[in-house]
Amino acid sequence: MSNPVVTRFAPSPTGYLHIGGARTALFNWLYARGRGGRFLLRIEDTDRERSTPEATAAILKGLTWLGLDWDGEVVSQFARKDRHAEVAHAMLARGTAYRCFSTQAEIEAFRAAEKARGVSYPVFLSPWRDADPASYPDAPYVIRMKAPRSGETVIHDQVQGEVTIRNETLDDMIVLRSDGTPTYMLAVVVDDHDMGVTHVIRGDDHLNNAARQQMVYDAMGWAVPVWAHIPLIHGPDGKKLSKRHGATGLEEYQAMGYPAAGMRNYLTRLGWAHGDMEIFTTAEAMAVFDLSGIGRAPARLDFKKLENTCGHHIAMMDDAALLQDLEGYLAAAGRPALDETQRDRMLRAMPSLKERAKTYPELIEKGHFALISRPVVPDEAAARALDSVSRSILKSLTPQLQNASWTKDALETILNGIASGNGIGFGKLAAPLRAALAGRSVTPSVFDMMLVIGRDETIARLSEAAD
RNA sequence: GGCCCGUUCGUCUAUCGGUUAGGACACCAGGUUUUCAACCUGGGAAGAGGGGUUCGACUCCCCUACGGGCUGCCA
Repeated sequence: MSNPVVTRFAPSPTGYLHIGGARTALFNWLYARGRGGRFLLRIEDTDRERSTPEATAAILKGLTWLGLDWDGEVVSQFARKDRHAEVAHAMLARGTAYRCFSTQAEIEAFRAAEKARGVSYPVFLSPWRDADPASYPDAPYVIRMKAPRSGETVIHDQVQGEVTIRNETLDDMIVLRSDGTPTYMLAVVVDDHDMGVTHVIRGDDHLNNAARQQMVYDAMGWAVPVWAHIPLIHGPDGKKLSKRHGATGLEEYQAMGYPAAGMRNYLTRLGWAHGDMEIFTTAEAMAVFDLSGIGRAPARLDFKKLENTCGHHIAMMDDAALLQDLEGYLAAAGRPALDETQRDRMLRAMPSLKERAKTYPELIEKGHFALISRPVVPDEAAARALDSVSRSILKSLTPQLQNASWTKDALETILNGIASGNGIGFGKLAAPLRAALAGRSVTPSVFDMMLVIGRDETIARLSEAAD
């Protein structure tokens, strides 16, 4: 009964998937999925000069990593060019468009002359708008929309409110080029209409375009979709996001070790809010995501908060799922894969590891003890902890560990006993233990490490360090 | 230049005419501790400026400043 929501993400394949584009896709996906609607994907590849199949592949890969799945086949805008031309001619037939024989040189000359005269916004009015077809020359022509010359076009935008554009400031835009290919303004409307898109959620760099596109809907007698123009994302300095801010491509974030779940959470909160809700699952986001919660000002990227958000998600994730996601990171970052022993130890170490890592590189670093194999090579700080006194204490430890029951409580009792027996605090004993077990001075709890690698490996590492 | 949009702690934001302007990240201090984190407690921190409207403005209107977008036979 109620018309189902259909949203779409329509990137142009001229490069990687931009972080801002990723958020636009996320908003569209959240909105549709949260309402049982459909989320479609269309590649706007009509610019043959700049579009590449590699970029398309990168975009699909990025969306897949972020966990944004789309319904149906990916639509190629270029493949639909005949339909676009068909609509342009339909507009001609309806009298809402006309053939224009003005050349680009003539138009440029007009604009230059107007500017020279002090007209700051030269609107080119084609002399062919109301020309008699009998006067048409045998020459290339474009098809222009016959836009209303007076009055206003009002965009009812779910984010920006009512935006009014005076029609006199808009020219008769070209819908079909002289080579018969469609312009973006035409293609986007035809495709959105044909695909049944009900809600157009996109960057506010398209806000002005919406007025002209609305004219195309009107010219064809089609229903105008719900508009929602969201602000762009800026770099930490408030300037437009660019390469000098570092990571702008989504795949870079994956390679930096941010979990997709954390990225989704962070990106959802960037420019959208629902009261004090900060950390949430995707299901929770879907349940409450709406257009009215989107802010109107551009948001800045904050890596600290991204990290913090990711840290919460790493801690929230199920151990097995976390390990799998971690391995995905390893592959994406071009780091060596885990072998059986490493995987087994990491899985067992996960409960204590995941509480303390914000990113996967951090998780790997904290899990260093679980990934190495003997002989353990101590780093500089760890080597200092292994002085002769410490080594002799470690040596005295092994017999007791041989018969201990391998639980945290039992180990704690034994180690505390050793420490007090040697007249030192537990901290003093922990340092050489860390060095022996992990080769590091900074590690997880010594008990957790011992439990993870097991009795035999523990004793072996301690013995090797003691010699 | 013109048109359009925006402006609450350093950052992301809540507030939808009446609040000690709330939360989160970050920062600072203290606590806990087995190192690092994590965690707990506390702290400093905001309505761009100026006019209106109103009994009362962060909230509504206007101007200015600043930021962004658009201004293509690009998307």
